[in-house]
Amino acid sequence: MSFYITTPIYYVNAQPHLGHAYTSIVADVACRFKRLCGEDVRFQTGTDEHGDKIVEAAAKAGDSPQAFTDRISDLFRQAWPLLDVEPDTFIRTTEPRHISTVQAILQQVYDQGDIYLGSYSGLYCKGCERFLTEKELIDGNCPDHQTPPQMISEQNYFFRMHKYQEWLIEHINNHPEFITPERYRNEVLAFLADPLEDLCISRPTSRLTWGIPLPFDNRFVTYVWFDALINYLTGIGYPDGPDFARYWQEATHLIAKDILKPHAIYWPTILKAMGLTPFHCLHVHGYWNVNETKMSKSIGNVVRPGELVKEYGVDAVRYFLLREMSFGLDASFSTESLVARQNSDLANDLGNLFSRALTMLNKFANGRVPEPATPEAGDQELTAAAQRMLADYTAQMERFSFNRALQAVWEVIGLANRYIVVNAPWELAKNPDLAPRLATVLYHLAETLRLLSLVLQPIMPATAAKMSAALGITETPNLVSQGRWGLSRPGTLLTLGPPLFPRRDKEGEQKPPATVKENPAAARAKNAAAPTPAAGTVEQITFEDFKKIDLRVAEVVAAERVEKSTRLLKLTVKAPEERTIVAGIAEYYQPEELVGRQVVIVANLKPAKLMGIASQGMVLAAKGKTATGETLVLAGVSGQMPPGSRLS
RNA sequence: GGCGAUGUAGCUCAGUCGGUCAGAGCAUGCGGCUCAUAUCCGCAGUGUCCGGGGUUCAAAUCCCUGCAUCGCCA
Repeated sequence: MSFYITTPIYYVNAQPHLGHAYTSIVADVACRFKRLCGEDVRFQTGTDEHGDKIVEAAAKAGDSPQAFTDRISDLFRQAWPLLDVEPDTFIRTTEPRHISTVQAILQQVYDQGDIYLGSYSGLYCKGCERFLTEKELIDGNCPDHQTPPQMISEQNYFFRMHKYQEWLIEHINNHPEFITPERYRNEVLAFLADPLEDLCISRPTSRLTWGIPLPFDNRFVTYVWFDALINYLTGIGYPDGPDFARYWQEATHLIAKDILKPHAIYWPTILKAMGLTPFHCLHVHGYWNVNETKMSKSIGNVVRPGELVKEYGVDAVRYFLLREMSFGLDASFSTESLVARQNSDLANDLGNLFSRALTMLNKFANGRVPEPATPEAGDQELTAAAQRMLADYTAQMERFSFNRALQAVWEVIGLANRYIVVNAPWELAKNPDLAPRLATVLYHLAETLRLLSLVLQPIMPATAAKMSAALGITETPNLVSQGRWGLSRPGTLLTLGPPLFPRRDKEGEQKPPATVKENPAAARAKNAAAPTPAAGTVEQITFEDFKKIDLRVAEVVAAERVEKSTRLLKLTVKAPEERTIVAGIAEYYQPEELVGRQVVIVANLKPAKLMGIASQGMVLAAKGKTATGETLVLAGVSGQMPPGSRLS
């Protein structure tokens, strides 16, 4: 069997973050799992590099688009080894092999009449160089340029997506595995219940040049999806490379839910138009919320995978991400829960099981796998549980239910820890008559560890390698040939190593002071002596608490009144990225006097909607009574600072 | 506005066909062990299963309705 798994190609207008890392790790885990099962696997990732956003970002960075994309693409390429993610191919949409394939496909679909020249009319803002929707307008003006957009009509090429709608509905209905989890399949079917519009696939070169020229009309370049999606074909040598025939049938696409529509609707219809069989299946996962909030550049809570790995170790991060998210649903990331998982699941349960078992094999069996005698009921229970785990694990891994697969593994870890307590090898060791019994118990532990190292290999390759090395295993891991009870060879030499996972202090928890403990009475007396807070002040917080608040200097670039509100102003500030903040200061400040002014904002405040406007942070101001009455003054810093400077 | 999902212990969540379904892990408390990374094992709790109504001998589960959160669409 062959298996071909892809991540989306990541858009290079931003650096790799946790979301990218999760998708790539899942793909890597699936890939390693299939390899462990002996399958012929291909794993592809890459970068998507065309489009006006890239041109803009490059200009901002003072680079040419090519130099810029080279640089950012490299950041992605270099991010994966840190996570032990090992793709077979890394494709870029600016590569010649991709460009020529896209053009050949465009020509083919055009020749057969499924691409036509049509016109699109809409509200176009010259300043933004893009079409705006009615919803974006404010008082009929472009929100960024305060000028009315023009109704213009633009010619473009369209793909006859509508033609394949009925076929697609049928295909989804007939192939339950085509889109999973089911909720996303239902979402797609719901969307397809209404007629599809044809897909606009071009942009005139007057507006965009950083793209692949249409082979049949050089006044246009192709736009986004007809370029990006095709990477899944070009990476495996479409149309006539041997790998294409070998892998395409088994193509598994992995995406986050934000790009469901292009993958579940555009892509299969494009493939159908090309005369290819659709990919095999599409797995859709949810988002990681960070500290209960959506991860977003503007909030500044973007998690960098590299930093995470440096701090916690690659295997702990991989384990956490797979264990904590129910595939398909959103999940919460926090370093607190990562540390909790590392301590309880990895250090206490797995790591400690491994240490104690190996130490005992070392002490009581001369550091070799012992020869077991006839197993007793308790031994057989452990054996049966391990076998059940193998079956359960395999089934759940196949379904991308990684959290459940790991739960199945951890049940055996728990059982093995109980098995040790019940059988108390240290007691058996005291009585030479019980040597055969001791050998049997230790053999069962060695064998359980061997199977654990096998099933953990896809998720934590480094840890699994440490485990199997300690167990004296030299073969390449293979679930089919080695995933059975009883293959540990008596006499195999074992090597005791350092603990698999360190325990970590809880985040933000102060270590107890090294001083002599105060007696409780003294402590009470001391508390009583502490100055009581004056009326009107608030509870004291620790420095750790304070550090959670991201205070920054922000420069107001635009300000306007919020309609129907006497107190609210909508501010656009630079901090250093632009964000919108709604502030209740309209009674004290005119919008005009704010522009250009520097204020202090809370940059990591959970976003809130005020009068329908999403506010990403809050502006700080002092409010109080003066001789002239209630007044309010904005907080600032006492000199000009670069927008985004942190206050601490 | 339309459609859909979710709501269960302090936290994260499981709960299939209506009938040992009041559950797991974490956190907390108590006890035990000493092979082990202050680890492990045992015991102990705490619940308006979001609110309200209905169907049924029986509802966390099915139906209606309200609320909250989220998603998709417009």
